[in-house]
Amino acid sequence: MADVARHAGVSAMSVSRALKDPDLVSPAARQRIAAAIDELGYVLDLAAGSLSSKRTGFVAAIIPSLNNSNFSDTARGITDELEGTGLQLLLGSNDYSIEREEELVEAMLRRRPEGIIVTSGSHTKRTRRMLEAAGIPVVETWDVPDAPIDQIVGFSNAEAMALLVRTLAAKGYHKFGYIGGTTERDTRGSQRREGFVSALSRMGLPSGRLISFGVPPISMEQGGQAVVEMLTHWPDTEVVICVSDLSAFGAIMECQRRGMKVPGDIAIAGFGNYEIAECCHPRITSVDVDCYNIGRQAARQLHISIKGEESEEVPSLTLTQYRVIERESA
Amino acid sequence: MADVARHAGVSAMSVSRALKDPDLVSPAARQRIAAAIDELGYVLDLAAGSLSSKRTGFVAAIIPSLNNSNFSDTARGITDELEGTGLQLLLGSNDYSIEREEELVEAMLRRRPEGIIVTSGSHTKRTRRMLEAAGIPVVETWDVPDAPIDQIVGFSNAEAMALLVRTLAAKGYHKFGYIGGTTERDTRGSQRREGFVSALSRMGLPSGRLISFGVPPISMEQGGQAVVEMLTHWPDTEVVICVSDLSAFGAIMECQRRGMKVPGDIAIAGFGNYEIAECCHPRITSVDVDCYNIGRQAARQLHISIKGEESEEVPSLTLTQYRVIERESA
DNA sequence: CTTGTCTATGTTATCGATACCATCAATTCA
DNA sequence: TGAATTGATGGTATCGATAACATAGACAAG
Repeated sequence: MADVARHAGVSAMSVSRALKDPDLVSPAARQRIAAAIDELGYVLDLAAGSLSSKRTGFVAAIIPSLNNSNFSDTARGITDELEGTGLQLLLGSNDYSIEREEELVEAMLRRRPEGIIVTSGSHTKRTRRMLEAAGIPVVETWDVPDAPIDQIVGFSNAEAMALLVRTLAAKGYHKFGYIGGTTERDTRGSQRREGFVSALSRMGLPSGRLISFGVPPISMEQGGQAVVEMLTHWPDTEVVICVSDLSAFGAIMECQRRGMKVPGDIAIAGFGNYEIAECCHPRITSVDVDCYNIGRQAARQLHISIKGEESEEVPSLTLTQYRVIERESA
Repeated sequence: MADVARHAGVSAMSVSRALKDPDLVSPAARQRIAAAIDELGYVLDLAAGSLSSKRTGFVAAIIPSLNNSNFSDTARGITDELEGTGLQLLLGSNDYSIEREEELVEAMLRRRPEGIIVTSGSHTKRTRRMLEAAGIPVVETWDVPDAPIDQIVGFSNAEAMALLVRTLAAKGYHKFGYIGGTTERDTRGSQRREGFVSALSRMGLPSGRLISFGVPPISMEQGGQAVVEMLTHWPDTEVVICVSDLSAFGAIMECQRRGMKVPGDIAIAGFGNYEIAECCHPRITSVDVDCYNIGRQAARQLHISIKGEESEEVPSLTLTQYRVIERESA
């Protein structure tokens, strides 16, 4: 920056101003500075800038998996909302592992984000402590934890699943099956399973047939294998609910491969309203959970908290919408 | 850090050493320092560290889209390869826009990455200039550009597509259709289309029927719409190749919805060997392109270049493998 | 003509860690 | 036994920007 300043015949301070608040610099100087920057190929060094200004200009977010359109939609929501705020997104994925999450949180906090968005669910003790001690706003998303760290933007996965069960029961289904495990790896999946079980019992329906298969998140392929297991154990199952549309899709395809009609011989529903649910044949009955807006809202709250204006208060709990989308598969 | 040092009764320098090279500090001091860090909840500030050490400890990567398992597999490959090297990944996605790419590159370079991985294809002039001037290793992936910036890890999308055409021609197909546009947004898609056209002409087959539909990348849904258009214009088409498995899947489902048999009435093939290709019914004939290893190899080369040891030379062009996977759909 | 205000600009101290060099004690070797 | 080596530790300058304050000139108001 000193070089640029010399070239333009001004002080370094003016260069700094020209870059971050051009109005403070006279047009003539501004132009000379721009020319010098261009000639020297100068690129501002944010590390130095943030050391002195105490503002790093980015927020961190951690999602379970990149390769899952639900979560990448949330990431897109965050990015879009941050556009124009002067904040950038540092994105990490933890492959559904809370140990990996701990490493990521530490690595990110070392770079001093101004806020952080994590996917709700269980965290290691150390992760919690680090987040609480960081002194920055924290938003947990995608679920409603019992003991929140700071802010929450999410919905009850259990209730959303219960709504799906009620909707299907109203269509006359009686014998329910469920595909998807219980595990710390995928707390949202576990909550859905709990919601499934308790909804059936509340409604006085025969208790569900539960299949866990493979390590969550369950893939398409595993959805197919699981439905085979389901049909072997309980051939009279009328409707199978899967923890996500991806496994539901795998299950449907496997049934078709075996010559079974969906929903004629067996009905299958999913969760998440992925693109595939709308597009496959038969189209999959699912629960839409507004992933994109979870991201937008989380980022909006974070941004407000960071600006720290008294006038704007941020709710500690924001519930997002979900709804059942009935299609042909169930 | 000064606080920690005081607590532990050592100098700041020893704390710094205890964190980055513990062997240089006596076990007793190390333990006192660890205790002090824990008690104070101290987290190292990398911004300050990298200002003084000139090492930021991260590399940047830009992919076209998060929500595409091909590219997120590449990102996973990068992350895995970087594990244990002391380098972190800063990931960005540009939604297939080269303007957005320019912004991202600038924002990332301001944070001084030690290397950068971009998805090959067209870049804005300014992006090129910035990358060339950055003085760090640059790896372009996923394609083989005519005028590389620095290193390349990729394959010829045109040749890969030509291989698919030849494979299908060998199975007796004659009248080929292609779904997927030409555009700067998705240069890899454009290359595939060129490969398709030139392969047909080289083999003396009737020239292909080309459909562009929507803005690339083409979604599942748009694949379905495009195949309808194809069948309206050229009802005698025998086999349709889609720019990716996602549009191929949409096309297959749409055909089934209309009561057509795939591959009985029409054959359909895709590209990319996404999970869905293996899992849907019928399974989709596709081209596997080893996305994960593109990421690993790119990160490996970057890491070697960054270490800068004389003994290890990095190839400026690394071609990755691809192969046609024949399944039921074509 | 003086005082006050505003704009454009420069000077200095500082952010928090680390590179580099210096020091000192303990150990090894000739 | 003295010199050389090794290991642990500390002091100081420094990385590159920016906050905070200072200054100088232009202009308006009284």
